[in-house]
Amino acid sequence: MATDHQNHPAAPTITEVAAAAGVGRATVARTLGNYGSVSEATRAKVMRAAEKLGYQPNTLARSMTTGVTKTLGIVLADVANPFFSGVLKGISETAKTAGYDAIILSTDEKLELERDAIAVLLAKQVDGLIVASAAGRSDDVSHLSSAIDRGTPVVLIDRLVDKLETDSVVIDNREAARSAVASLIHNGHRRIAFAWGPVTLSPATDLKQMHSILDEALWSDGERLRGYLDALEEAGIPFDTALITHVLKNEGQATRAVSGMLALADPPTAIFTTETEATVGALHSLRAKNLRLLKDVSLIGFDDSPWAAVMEPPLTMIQQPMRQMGVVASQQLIARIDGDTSASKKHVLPSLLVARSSDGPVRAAGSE
Amino acid sequence: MATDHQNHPAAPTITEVAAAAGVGRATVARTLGNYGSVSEATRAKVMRAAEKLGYQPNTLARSMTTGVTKTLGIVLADVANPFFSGVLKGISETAKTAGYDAIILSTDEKLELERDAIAVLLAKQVDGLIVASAAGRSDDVSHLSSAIDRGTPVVLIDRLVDKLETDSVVIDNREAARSAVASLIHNGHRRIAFAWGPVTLSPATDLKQMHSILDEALWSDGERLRGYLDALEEAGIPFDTALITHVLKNEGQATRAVSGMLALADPPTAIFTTETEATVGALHSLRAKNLRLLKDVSLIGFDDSPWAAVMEPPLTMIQQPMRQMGVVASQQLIARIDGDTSASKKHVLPSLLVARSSDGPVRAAGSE
DNA sequence: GAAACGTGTGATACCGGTACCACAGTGAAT
DNA sequence: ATTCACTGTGGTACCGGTATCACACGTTTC
Repeated sequence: MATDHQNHPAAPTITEVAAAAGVGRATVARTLGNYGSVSEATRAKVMRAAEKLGYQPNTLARSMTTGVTKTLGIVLADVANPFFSGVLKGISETAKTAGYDAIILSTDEKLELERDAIAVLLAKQVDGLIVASAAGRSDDVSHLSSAIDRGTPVVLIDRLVDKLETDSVVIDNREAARSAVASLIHNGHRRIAFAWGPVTLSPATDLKQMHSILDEALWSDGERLRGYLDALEEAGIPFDTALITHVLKNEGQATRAVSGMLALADPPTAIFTTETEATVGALHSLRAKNLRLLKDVSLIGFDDSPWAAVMEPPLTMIQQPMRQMGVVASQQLIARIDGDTSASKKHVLPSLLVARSSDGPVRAAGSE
Repeated sequence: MATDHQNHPAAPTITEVAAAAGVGRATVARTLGNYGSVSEATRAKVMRAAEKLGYQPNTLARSMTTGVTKTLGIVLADVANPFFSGVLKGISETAKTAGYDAIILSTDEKLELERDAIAVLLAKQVDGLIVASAAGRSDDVSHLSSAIDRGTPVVLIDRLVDKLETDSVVIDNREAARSAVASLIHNGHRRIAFAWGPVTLSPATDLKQMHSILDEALWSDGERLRGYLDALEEAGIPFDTALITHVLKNEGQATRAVSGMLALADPPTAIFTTETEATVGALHSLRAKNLRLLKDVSLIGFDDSPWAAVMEPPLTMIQQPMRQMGVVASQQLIARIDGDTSASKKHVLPSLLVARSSDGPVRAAGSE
């Protein structure tokens, strides 16, 4: 055994406890497992022996026979992303109180890693899965559907997967984005930049093409772009592909993309960001161009953070109920594990536009 | 079986594959496990059968016999804290490439939850543990020492535990804090607030008492306070207990504590924060009091974040190599699992004072 | 006093793999 | 022709629990 290079005392098993207590294995199992009938005398003997030997159950062995691991598999795009770590907090808390543990795997937005992660989790015999999938509309999601077929319930979070008939927890991304952009428009903005999440898209030349590209987007980001287009359409503002950052994989690129837009002959007067990284990137561009928030450019973005309130000016942000999403997702999952066979539910939680001071009326151009 | 409410086809086992391929179980195991010798012909037969049945190994069963789970147990104070989620990223990546999975448990800084977490992980037979312990100097750490005794290697991260002779990965918190505070002093500051991490301390009336209280602090925070005291001492600045926030459990309290100090007759001209939450809290206080960074109060804090660079003015921060800490910790742990029995190592990684613009010369008082 | 019942207990099969061992079959060496 | 070595294969014990079953013993019932 690899870990046994030092001659450590092997962990005591139920057999050792039985020997020490002078009873049979089954009796020990009944005592420690609190089932069947055991006389007070032997119960005490067993307890004492277990105590003395420092007996710790081996849950692997237990799971072998019971077929239950009391473990949830969590597959997220990026644990370091504040949104996901917020969700994670909700999941961990709920799981713990229900007696479950969570195994968390990060996919870095790569479908291939997601497949690996699911396979690992299934091999570990998790009782259920919560996944924020990186699968686009046309991707093969057999790794998820086969898990469901095998009887392992799956709850999707943040990202929906069209072809999958299973429970999900999301916010109304489209409407949240639409109303945020609409409020910018209401303030007179007509040139509004859309700073994308951590996804690569091929550039669109027109609105129609944009819509077809949208079908390939990750669910939440795609919906947010739809909401943006909705708001534009409502106000009769023409779609301009130059105001959409298509390629945006990290903060550095977000900065470059937004800088490019600000250098346009007809630059945006407002920026809408779909993600924390994009927000920070946009802020970097503004700083580099010596442009001030509110005075020169308005900004509204997705995913409120504690620091957003202490920016100068404080940032208007769309707040997702991250913790709550985690709670609902794990509750739903555990209900399924416990045998709930009702039709699959789509939980749509409310988001909140936290109005602060980074957005306002558009200023006269060329005031500098 | 709980998950079997629907009559799902049971996952195929090695026995089914053997039957389908018309060979013995052992032969299948050899083929799929890539060991021993198998003829090309039978190998092909087995592979075909496994493929057709959609065979997936059960790692629980495997671990039963091998005694190895290829799983790392990670115990952190708070997954949502950017520092820990950064560390986590390093751990996940390293673990994955080495063929390990990670089970992450969060303790919310509570020693009791830490004990539970370790017990769960040990029951799950993890091959090793990485833990940021919530144990103070006088706390019982038998949950950790018994793990080590049982032959499960433990690597401590961020927080050291005095009594424990095991590997660790930290930065030189004392020196990092000392030099940061020294640079504030160099700029003429003599009234420097110290905004504590998420820990409760009983208030100290004098320096001596402060030192004894320090002995009970969580390791990293305690070292940071030591560094602060070092810098004060070097410069011959008297210690003032009113400038140390003793009770600080969440952002709201950080805000209140700093606000209290700013309302002092002789308020601080600079603030040193040991944690992201404390930094944001201090920023809130400043904003509430209508005080501006740099102009009115200087600030240096622990744990750089992407948004710190886009604040107005950009924040001077101490950057910890979070990802790198995770990488080193998991590499060290895996080395132990692989049988490295050399003396335990303390890895001290370099931190970096990222000088931006939130600190500068002290201004003349009463300039308003 | 025999039958019926109930409680406490231990044997033992089993979960799904791994690993050791025995054995058959082949070809080379003596 | 016999021994020896080697390869491919299957049988099976085992990991540490759980769960079923049979049995022994004492008590109640007829």
